[in-house]
Amino acid sequence: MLSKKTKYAIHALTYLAKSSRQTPVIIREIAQEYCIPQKFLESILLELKKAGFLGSKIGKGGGYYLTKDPKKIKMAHILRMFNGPIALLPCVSLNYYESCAECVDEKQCGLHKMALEVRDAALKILLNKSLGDIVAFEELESC
Amino acid sequence: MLSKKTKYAIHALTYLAKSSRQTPVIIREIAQEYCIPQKFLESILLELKKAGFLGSKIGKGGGYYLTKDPKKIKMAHILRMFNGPIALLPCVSLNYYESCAECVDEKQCGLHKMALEVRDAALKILLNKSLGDIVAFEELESC
DNA sequence: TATAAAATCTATAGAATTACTAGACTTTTA
DNA sequence: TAAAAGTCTAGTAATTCTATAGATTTTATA
Repeated sequence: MLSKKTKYAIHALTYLAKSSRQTPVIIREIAQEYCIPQKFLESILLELKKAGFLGSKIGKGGGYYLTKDPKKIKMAHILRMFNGPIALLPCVSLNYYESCAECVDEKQCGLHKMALEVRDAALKILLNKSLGDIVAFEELESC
Repeated sequence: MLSKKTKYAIHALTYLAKSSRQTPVIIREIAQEYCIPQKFLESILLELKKAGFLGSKIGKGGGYYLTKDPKKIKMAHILRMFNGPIALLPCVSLNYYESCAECVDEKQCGLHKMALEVRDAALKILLNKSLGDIVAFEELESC
């Protein structure tokens, strides 16, 4: 299951992507919109900034804004950042690989094979789903 | 990611499915095979028994044994028992459904839609994968 | 140039979940 | 009747997740 942190991050990104304003959006506004503890959200937005998804402007009139085209922000990337591996097992994780201590040969492990299939199926969707897709769907449906 | 408990449960089931013995298998033997804390494994096997996957024989010469055909034990079932929901969000979980507090209409939620796609893809695999498949794969490969 | 508004930084506390342990009890077999 | 096995109740330890506190820095503007 996605952690609260992950959901908060996605909500914030969605909000920023939908904001058609030219001025940056302040943390408090996003926090209030989704009932996110403000201090918690601060650290999330900072992480997103350091990862290159957001830019910020300090001081009065400041706030956060997207620096990337929402279509270029893959959901797989966001999930990995905040939720850790997409895979069910470390031994099939592309980004967080670890071998299993008890496993002699991964190629012979039935559980490994199963986890591989699940990972491939999930990844196929998550790599092709962007923040832009999420937003576009919501704006389409609300008509 | 699968919890240790889940992996322990799967290992134990796999071991029992592979055991061609006519006598029950004792906890200690399984625990040693996979370096699982014995007391922890005891509670896991008890859960599996209460869920109808295992039978047990008490007293000297006792132990645990499978009561179902491995082909009839769906991995989706085991994962849900020990690892909780397969879905990424409670609002798309078939067995652990909960609505999101912040969500006005699930049908309009882009994240909901994404989670639904991932769940369907994962479930398609996990419902069609049985303990028997896991074991068969391992016995095939080891030739 | 003082003030207010905003992000940034460091540190820590609290809550929840996961993993594991201890020990007494019951049942069965030889 | 003794040893070997599962069963039951309770609790502890470790880890991860969530949240908070407070000081600092930067910037706009009155």
